[in-house]
Amino acid sequence: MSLTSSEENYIKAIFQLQVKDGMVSTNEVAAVLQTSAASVTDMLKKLKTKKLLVYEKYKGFKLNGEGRKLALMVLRKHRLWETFLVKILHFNWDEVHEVAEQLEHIQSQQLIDHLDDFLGNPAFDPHGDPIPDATGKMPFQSQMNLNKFPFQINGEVTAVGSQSPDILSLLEHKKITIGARIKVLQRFAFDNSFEIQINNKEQAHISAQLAEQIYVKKL
Amino acid sequence: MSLTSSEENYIKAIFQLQVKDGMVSTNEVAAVLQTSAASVTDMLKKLKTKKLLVYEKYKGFKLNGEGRKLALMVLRKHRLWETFLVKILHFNWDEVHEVAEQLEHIQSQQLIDHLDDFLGNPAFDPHGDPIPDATGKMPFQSQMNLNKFPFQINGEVTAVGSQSPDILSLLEHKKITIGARIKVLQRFAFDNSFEIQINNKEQAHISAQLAEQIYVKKL
DNA sequence: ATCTTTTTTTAGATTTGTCTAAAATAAAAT
DNA sequence: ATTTTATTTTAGACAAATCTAAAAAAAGAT
Ligand SMILES: [Mn+2]
Ligand SMILES: [Mn+2]
Ligand SMILES: [Mn+2]
Ligand SMILES: [Mn+2]
Repeated sequence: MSLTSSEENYIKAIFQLQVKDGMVSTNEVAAVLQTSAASVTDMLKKLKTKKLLVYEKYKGFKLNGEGRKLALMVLRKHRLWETFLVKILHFNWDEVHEVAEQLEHIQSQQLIDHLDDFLGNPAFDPHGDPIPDATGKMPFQSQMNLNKFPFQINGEVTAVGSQSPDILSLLEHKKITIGARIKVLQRFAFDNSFEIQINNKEQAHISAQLAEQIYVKKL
Repeated sequence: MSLTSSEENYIKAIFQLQVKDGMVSTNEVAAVLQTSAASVTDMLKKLKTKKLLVYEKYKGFKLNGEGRKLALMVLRKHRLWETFLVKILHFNWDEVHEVAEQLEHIQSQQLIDHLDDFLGNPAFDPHGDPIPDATGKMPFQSQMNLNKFPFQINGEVTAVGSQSPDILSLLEHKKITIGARIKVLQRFAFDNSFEIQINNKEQAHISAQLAEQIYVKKL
């Protein structure tokens, strides 16, 4: 079963939406891929024909086992390439997403196997997201959203929910990186913003919107 | 000026044909790209509109300055990726062509610059072909075809004319590699075949057809 | 010089992926 | 329960890249 670049982009988007929401809607996918709802419907028919998802019109849809397996392979490629770009070619973590979006579509099992070995079979990408292994298994990470992280407990930043340059440059400005130490000092009910301490030094004020994108684990 | 993958494949093929033959014909390009003559004509119109080549119908064609510059950049990407695959990911030299054929189309100036630096700005790819630098300049190599190489002179294999797996596996069988020492012992007028010595040890008999694909420089 | 063959171009069709506008359905509001 | 709004699907069009078959032009042969 080989997929076009376009098909790969769709199943990856659907996979990431269904992890959060269960069932996925046409408009959600259109928003993520920045395309029209009509184009999404076209692709849904095609992917249904290829037996990669469960779909009845007007009822929503989700990937089946085969679809999930293929989506995990695209995610694997994407995250391995991101790791390569940052670790080996010294890109900044906010510069890699667009290029990985292209590289993930290169068709060569040998390439991705060798790349994985060369990188030392990394478990997480530069944004802290888990990299599926060759069988599609994801390493477990006991991370939780910063919004739900308890007060006055030492945590470590493990992942960032979005890779938009806007968010990443804000995080860089606040010196919040993957691996940074973090402690929630105070929460403001008015706007659900937080005061946090970073690396036992700087303090920063985090909007609810931003906190939603930051994942943390207890130390 | 950005090109589609297809356009890049065409200008690269045309460039390599015009280096040998001067003017290029529709059928030559069709043969190299394994497509129909009609498809080549379609693309010629498109590339003419984009002002990348000189073309009048039925009269043949060749790239202009801008076309050559872009072709060199595709060649640069292709050969840098091949170098990466062999040197870093430990592919064999006869396994890289197809993957590089895909990787050469990744659009990112930063990527190719960083890759070049990471590889140490290599001058030649695993097949001995020169890699254009960032300005499009090719390193000079005083190589000549094995057919024209003088007798009893020590030479070194510098390049192979084709990357077809058929040729490369034959070369591997005869232990002819890039960098191998070579000496022409005898030539047979009947079929223009050669007896040669490799690395001052093994002898091998080389058909005219094969010799045409082997490039050598004097030591 | 005319005929034949080869090469090249045109004409028209197909596939993939996309779009806009309109129609159908579902969800929300009154 | 209607009406209104939002979502989703369909219909029809378009651009890119390809193909086959036919026509046109050039090259080669007699
Ligand atoms: Mn992509
Ligand atoms: Mn990532
Ligand atoms: Mn290519
Ligand atoms: Mn090469």
